[in-house]
Amino acid sequence: MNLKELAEHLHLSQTTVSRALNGYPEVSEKTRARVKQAARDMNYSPNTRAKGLATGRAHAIGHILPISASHEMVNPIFGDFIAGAGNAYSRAGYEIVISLVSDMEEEKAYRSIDARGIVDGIIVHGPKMSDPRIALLSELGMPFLVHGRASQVTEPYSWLDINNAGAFQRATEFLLDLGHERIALINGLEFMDFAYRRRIGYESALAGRGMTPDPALMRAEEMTEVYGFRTAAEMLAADRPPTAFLVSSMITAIGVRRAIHDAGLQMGRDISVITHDDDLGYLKNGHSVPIFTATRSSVREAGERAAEMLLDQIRNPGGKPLTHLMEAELIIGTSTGPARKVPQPT
Amino acid sequence: MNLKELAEHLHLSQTTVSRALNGYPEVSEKTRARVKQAARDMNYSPNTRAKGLATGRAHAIGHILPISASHEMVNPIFGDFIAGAGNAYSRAGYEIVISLVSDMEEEKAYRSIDARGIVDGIIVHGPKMSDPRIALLSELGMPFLVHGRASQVTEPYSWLDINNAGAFQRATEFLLDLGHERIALINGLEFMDFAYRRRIGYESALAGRGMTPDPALMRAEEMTEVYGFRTAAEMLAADRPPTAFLVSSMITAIGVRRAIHDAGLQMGRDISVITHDDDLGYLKNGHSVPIFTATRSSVREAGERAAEMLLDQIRNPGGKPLTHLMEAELIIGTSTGPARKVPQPT
DNA sequence: TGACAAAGCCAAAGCGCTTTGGATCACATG
DNA sequence: CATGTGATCCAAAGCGCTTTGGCTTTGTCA
Repeated sequence: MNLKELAEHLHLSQTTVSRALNGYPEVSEKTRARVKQAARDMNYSPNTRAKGLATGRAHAIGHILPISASHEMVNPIFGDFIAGAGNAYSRAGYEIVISLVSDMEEEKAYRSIDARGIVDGIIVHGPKMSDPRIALLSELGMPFLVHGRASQVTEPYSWLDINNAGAFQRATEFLLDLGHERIALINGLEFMDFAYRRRIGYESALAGRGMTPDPALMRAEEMTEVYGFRTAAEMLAADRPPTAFLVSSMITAIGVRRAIHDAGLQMGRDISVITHDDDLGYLKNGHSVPIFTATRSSVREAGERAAEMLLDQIRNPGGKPLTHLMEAELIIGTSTGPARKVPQPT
Repeated sequence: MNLKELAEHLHLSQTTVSRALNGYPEVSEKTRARVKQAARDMNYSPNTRAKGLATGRAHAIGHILPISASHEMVNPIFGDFIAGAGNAYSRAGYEIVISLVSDMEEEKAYRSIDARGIVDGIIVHGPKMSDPRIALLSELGMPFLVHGRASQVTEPYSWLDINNAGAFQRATEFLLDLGHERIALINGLEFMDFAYRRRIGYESALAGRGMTPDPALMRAEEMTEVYGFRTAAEMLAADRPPTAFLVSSMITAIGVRRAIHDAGLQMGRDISVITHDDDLGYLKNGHSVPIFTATRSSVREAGERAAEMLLDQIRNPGGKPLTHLMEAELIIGTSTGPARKVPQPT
């Protein structure tokens, strides 16, 4: 069933049927009603490709997932982000197109996506501190929005981020207030912008108390469970073990918890842990009482907001870049407590 | 840069340029080389919508994620599945289109996707035991492949599944061989086909030893961490606690482990745990030695295979439905051991 | 030399939609 | 009565590609 057939069936021209369905005023309300009813009855949906060709818009948004040859891991928060974004898109009648792009051929891939015209805009995931995609997309004139930021990029661009530095600074200060003096930072890879900012937050909290960070207590790797376990186990077995861990993801924190248990210690009493919590659907931080004290921010909500901002930009081209900073809340769980006295070498 | 411009620049017709680029034989190899070089130099990529309109193919595959109003959770394995599938698609030049569809309006959504012609085929995720989508897609004549199966659907259709019943039967037998007599099943929602099959496997292992399943030891819910914790905690506190847990997902198993620790017990010594392990990138089951004894099957590999099978079907329409059953391996970790003697009421 | 096939190229139609630039009609106005 | 004015509707062009059905040119062979 296509437009032509529908028009013939109604004894109307394609023009009129098209206008009736798309809400143009040059059509009497009577015919419009008749056309709409017929379209419903005959299960007519306009062919997206043809519509796109004619209008020049794809009615789709691209989400490009960077895949490294080294670690072919899809970010576990991606599912929740897309679920949030999907809400906004379906309200607006947009589809989601996903591309997995190896970081070796990023430029080629982005140029091709632009040339082929398969999407009207792009959400940039996983920005690095210095991310060339931002300049590239600006040059191409493709609307885009970055989930996160790129600290070293100075030109203006649209982004939605959480206050990573602020959240980790606050979390660190919270631990300091509890008397902790050796606080380990178990971070994500620090060429990733969010991880870099978290370290800055951690360091400036320490600096605020006149303390200098101890490199032995800082790690930055891919945020898996095993990484949390191994790192925490090592640190706990070291000469001057930390009394608290600040961790960049729930999954890694679960590994940290495992190491704490294996060492015969109790989390919250012997050792404190704070983690960042993306509020993932399948990995809630407890039900009534949170397991972990955490800096929490819903990535699902971020997805919905980001999508809306990008759609906004597509609707009013030529507007100023939009930016939005979400605050993370510090929620108190059972994984933190006062520092236990640890013998200090003099 | 479009075909017309490229053709003018080369002083050739659009026809010739198109044929040269698409490998048709009516073009001399000399011109073909010249055309290809120019296309590369000028960064030309054919407009996907126009190409699709002309050929009738979208060069895209749809992945439809069912979203319940009640639990708006995106399956955590989705990311890995799509990463695997993405490999196969990008080799074949296909895009991924994702739709989130509320289960209230499934039929409408699928019909519309078909009518609008945005994809050439569909992967059906999360099949229920009796899933109406299979009949619907067959009726529409849209190529599709189910990730999983639907036990109550009798017409033939294409699927790729793992041997859920076999895996859970084997895991149960392994526990029985270790002397466990009260084995709890912490399953996913059992209207989901995979969960139903896992229960069947569990029950038939018990039946094989002349045992009948105890309803007090069987749960079926959404597979979150908290669910595992709460359920295991309850069961351990009950009159006749289980000596082993058989769990449907790593994340839930992590909750079970937490409950075991909280009860002052040691996993593998006091209580055994076997989980299913989808081998997710961000949630590996240990590094050298697995944490959990597990039925393991890579969902990433499943994604790649599923995509290839669907592409096969699209290439040879009218073929027989393709099916593929992957076996899960039983890998031995540190979470299982001989049953401890538990006082049995007489 | 003429006939014929193969090789190489092209003009134009068509995919299904939107949109421009009228055409037609009824009605009111001076 | 001639003219203007909305209100409706339509024919046809155009979006960028593929593909059908030719048209030239060249080479081969009797």
